[in-house]
Amino acid sequence: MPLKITTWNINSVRLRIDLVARFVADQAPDVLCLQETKCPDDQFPLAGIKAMGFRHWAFTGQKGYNGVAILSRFPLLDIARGAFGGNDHARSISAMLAEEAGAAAGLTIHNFYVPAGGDVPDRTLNAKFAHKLDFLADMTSWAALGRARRRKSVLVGDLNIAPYETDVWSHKALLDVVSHTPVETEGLEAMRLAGDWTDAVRKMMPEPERVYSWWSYRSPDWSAADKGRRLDHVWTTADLDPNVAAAKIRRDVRGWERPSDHAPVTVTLEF
DNA sequence: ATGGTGGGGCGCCCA
Repeated sequence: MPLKITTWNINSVRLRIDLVARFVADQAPDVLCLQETKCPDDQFPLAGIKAMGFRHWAFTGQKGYNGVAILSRFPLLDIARGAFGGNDHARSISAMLAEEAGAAAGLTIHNFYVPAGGDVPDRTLNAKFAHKLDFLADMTSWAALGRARRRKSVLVGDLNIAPYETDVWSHKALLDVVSHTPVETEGLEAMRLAGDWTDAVRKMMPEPERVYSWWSYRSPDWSAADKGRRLDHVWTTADLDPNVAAAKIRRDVRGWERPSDHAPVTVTLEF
């Protein structure tokens, strides 16, 4: 039994509900994790979500900024909103697939939207960068604390860090650019190792292949310039390593009309 | 070195 999990920074779920529907019709994910929904909970576009075939969901949002959602074809249990980074931003949510998911029952999904971090990569000069590093430190403590007992879990989201040299169009050019500075890339790798997570996308698309999931809106010809970064990730606990069957980044979706600046990233687990 | 383009929701913050 295949289980497809997609992560996608949608940059307003209300504005792009039709793009979500088009993607779901194409790709048929079993679980769709969204970030930057920019939508208070009482305004979440559930009619559209139901029309796509999702009957189960967990979301936490706020007005104007942030917001994360898990949309699922299977019932969800143990829904929990995270508290990372020392404020009440709606940036993480988790849930577990119920018994209706068959062989995938008990699979736990953690969906994160890590702060972008502003422009200046110095925590003493830029509170947004400090918040990003604090958020990452909290995630690292959480990852380490749960490591021994955590099983059958998937960590997804817009982590706003491109960790490896071939996760960006130019490693040298981006060493001082927020998203690829050493304190971030080393911090993300430390968090991954603290939780013994496997980078499932890189497992299927190993370095040195260049792999991106985000291209700036500010690039007039984003595809030809191809100055991308891999900011969106799917990680799995080590017990799922044999189950990771495929990974796909739908770069073409970045080229749809009025797109998000992020492409959807899908990992298929085979049970 | 700079400014470039989007979204939310209405002057400006955030990506």
